[in-house]
Amino acid sequence: MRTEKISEFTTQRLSTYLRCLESLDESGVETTSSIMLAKQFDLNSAQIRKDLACFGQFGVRGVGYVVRDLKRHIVEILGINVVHKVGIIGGGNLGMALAEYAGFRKNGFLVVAILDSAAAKIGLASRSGVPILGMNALDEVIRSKGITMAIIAVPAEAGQSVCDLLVAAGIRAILNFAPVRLASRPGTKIMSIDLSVSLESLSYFLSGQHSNPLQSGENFPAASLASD
Amino acid sequence: MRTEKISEFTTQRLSTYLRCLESLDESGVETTSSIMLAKQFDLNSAQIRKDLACFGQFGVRGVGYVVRDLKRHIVEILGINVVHKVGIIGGGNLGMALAEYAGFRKNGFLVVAILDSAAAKIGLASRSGVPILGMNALDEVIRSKGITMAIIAVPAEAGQSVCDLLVAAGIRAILNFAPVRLASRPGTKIMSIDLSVSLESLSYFLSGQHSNPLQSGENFPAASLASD
DNA sequence: GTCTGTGAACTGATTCACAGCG
DNA sequence: CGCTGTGAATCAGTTCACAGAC
Repeated sequence: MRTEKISEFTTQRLSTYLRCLESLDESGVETTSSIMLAKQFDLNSAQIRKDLACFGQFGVRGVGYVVRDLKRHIVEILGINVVHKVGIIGGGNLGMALAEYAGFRKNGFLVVAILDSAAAKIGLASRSGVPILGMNALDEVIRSKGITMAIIAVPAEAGQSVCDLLVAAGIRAILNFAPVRLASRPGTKIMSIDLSVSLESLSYFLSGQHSNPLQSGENFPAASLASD
Repeated sequence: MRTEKISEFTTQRLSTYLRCLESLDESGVETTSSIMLAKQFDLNSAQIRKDLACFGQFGVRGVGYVVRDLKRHIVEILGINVVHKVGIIGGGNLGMALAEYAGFRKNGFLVVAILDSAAAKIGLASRSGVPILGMNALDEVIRSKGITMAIIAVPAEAGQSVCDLLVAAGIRAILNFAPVRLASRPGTKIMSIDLSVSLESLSYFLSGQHSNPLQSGENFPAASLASD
């Protein structure tokens, strides 16, 4: 087991392995192997063994991994054995859609509040009943609701100031959809997903200027990065 | 100018440089430098020069880059000097929110249709008037509307089959929000954004198991990856 | 035999450092 | 001078290949 720094590539892959293990478990499969998992994601099997080796020795030589055990280990590594309370900042189209995103609930993330600065929205709620609260109550809401993670879904101009408020309120994990590069304090982790950047990058590959005219397959992880 | 294969890291950075150049241009700034841009994103200035050098020599030694010229060059490199027609597959919360996302329109991406398999939704439209059409009309809609890029916003189970349909209909650039690993034909580019993977990865850094207890700053690009 | 765990080799991305031009 | 463009050096992430456990 290595205590070295773990890369974001590794944590993202762990999350995808977990999803696969869950589906195997549901199908009643009891053991699997790095080779079998690798085939699913077309990844090298050594990659998977290395990723897991960062956290311990979970396998049995000559056999592979016990699905249920490995699943439990990854859940613990990722810290999703506890429910995380999530606050969404910005009650626009994107923020409201994310509040309703079913995938979160399934995976132990619970959206408990939407915060918005528009007086007209305050007091309303999302379809499933997540309340829209005022930005001025930010500190109080984070404390009283036990929010530990935030999703920023505000326009670019507001991104940095919202981020600063969140950090000041003690939030240490932020998923940012605002199309700005956010600067943050040490001790806070920010991941950014920039929809325009993604589309523009796709556009490049469409424009066919790149030497290799044929692109395909799918590589790996998902979503951005932020650390230090 | 190198014709070598360009990495997705580079294309995503180009997109962020572009955004910065646009704001510089609006502020009336006429020239900039790799050092100045690097400061904005805390990146190494050589990184920026290397990224640009892949496509030509756009700078002036001793001076830097002419904002307006560089902007124009990057727009052309990314192929966003033409408007891309985008189809969104899946008229759920996320699909509808993306159809309204203002950031796309600003950057030359035009959402022209939402496709859904639920009969009840067909014939409706998004708030801004993007029509919801039936999945069975997929081929026809893609052809008649001139759609070249698709965004998949369907549940995991439907992801792969939707992807196959899109590829068969001639779509070569896909932004995938379905939480599955999509396999695709050569010649098609898929980028995946997996919200649960992002949150779970954040959760890991929150759980504080990693050796370096203090994380901060923000690294770089945005969103996932898929190629070959 | 099979499959894990892991050092060694490799590949690719980032950073350094400097020659060369305005 | 200052800043670009770029080879050379470094660093990080991936793959290879094999010893060791079952």
